[in-house]
Amino acid sequence: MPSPLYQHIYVLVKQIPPGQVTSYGRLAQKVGTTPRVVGFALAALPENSDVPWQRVINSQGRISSRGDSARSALQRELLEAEGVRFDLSGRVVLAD
DNA sequence: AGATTGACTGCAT
DNA sequence: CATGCAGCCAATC
Repeated sequence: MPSPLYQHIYVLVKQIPPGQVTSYGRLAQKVGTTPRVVGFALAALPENSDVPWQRVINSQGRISSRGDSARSALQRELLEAEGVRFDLSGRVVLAD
């Protein structure tokens, strides 16, 4: 059982509606922590979790996976499948 | 208990 | 656009 903070982060991520994305910084502000902690929390997530981690990207609208190309590729596919648009630079179009 | 690291961010160079 | 640095909080060793 992860700490309440992690649970908090996961809950908020689950709240993100399909086709919408948010940034680590925004989540961090919501749960009252820093972007690094959010990233760490998502990194600790199992693949078969019920948390849509793919909807969380960095402030640049860029997919981050710390070098894990498999993760980033999967993330992009999942997002495109949800209707998330990417510009020519491969950046996600943040609606808000 | 101290040092290191990490899916970040913002500003400076 | 690429690098570097500081600030930030929690997990791990």
